[in-house]
Amino acid sequence: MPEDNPIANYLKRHVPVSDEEAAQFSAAFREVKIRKRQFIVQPEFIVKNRNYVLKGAFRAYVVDDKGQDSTIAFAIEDWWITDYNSYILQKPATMFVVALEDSIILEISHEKEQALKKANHLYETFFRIRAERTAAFMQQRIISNLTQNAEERYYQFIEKYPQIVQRVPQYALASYLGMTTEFLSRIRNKRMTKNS
Amino acid sequence: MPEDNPIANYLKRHVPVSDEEAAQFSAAFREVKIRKRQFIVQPEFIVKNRNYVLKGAFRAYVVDDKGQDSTIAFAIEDWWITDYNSYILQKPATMFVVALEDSIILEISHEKEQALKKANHLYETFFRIRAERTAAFMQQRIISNLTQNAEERYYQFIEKYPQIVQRVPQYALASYLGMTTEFLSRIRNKRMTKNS
DNA sequence: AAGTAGTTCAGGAAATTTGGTTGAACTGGT
DNA sequence: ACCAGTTCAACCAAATTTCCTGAACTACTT
Repeated sequence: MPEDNPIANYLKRHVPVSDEEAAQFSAAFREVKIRKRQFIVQPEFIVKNRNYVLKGAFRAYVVDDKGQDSTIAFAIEDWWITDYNSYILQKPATMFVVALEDSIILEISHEKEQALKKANHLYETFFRIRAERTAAFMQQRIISNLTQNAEERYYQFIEKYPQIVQRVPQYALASYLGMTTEFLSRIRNKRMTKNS
Repeated sequence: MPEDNPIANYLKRHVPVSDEEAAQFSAAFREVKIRKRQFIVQPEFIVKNRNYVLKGAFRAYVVDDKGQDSTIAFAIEDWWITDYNSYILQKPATMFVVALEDSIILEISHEKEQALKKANHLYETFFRIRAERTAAFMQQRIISNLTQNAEERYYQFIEKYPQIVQRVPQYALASYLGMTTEFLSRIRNKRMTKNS
């Protein structure tokens, strides 16, 4: 029977755990409400948590020397988000992670995660699977950035993640896809600049 | 002669320091521009700085379990603001501090503050005075909350801080004074609910 | 030299959010 | 039954954000 414990369910979808193991796992998480525009990760601070999005939407981005920001990741319901570089290596973050809507996350601290992994090999397996998926996902993105042009990247994105397109502002999507908002606007409206 | 170094001046107004001491003190501060709606303190993050407002306006507030927010403090030019509980004890903040306008602050880090206090007894005295004033101020506020009704608190506030009333949104003032925005709106418009 | 893919800048329209007001019904204490 | 104050919902104006568009520009190909 599918319980209404999202984290336990998530775990069960990936590793063969008992109900008790799933319950123990989910007990390590804390539910936190995050208001729109609130940051859950900021540069300079060491990231304490890995976050599962229960409700809402987030954007992870970096800001370069001249104020230009690049979106690193989005996350909506049932996705995970944090600055993994900071979280995993426990060093200061370089990214911002901000709520795009009023949201609810389930967060697990780095210490608790370590404890879980030590306690039960299946949890270790789970996090390994997560990491592998994340890596695979990122590799796909790198490839797409190298091989596709702006318009192709956009159409691939709306096909793969239609739910996200509807929920994030266009400037965020543009900066995720590596183009200007103006150019994205033009792609959408199919009317490319031309000298009449 | 009054210099145009606001922090050095501030210090001199409170402890008998030489020009060199004042200069050394002010050198520990860093000027930072903050945009309207930007947070300088967020829950969970350990507060690194004590902030002197050079220009602009800030609001410190907490949000309780059921989304209700209470304003803890305001700060405008020549005031200080931070989450002192987090700053002093170096533990995670529970408050937000947000810019109500585009602003400029002078921030000093916790480490630099420690170094200053160690280096010169007068700096220690200065921070002691600051803390005492803050405590006295808070006590007044507690008393006023216990003994006055909403309307009295409002009129006392506009008398004591007319500059602030003009610059902060009404919902922020209401939540500072411990009443709903609707009720404050009614006090202002003198037209209390009445059954005709 | 001309086309392609994309950027920058600026103005403006459209959509959303914010801040404030008001009426009406309600609560808890006296 | 009254007082001080809250809650809820609707509403409005103003401010802000988001998006769109034109025009001029850059850098690479061909």
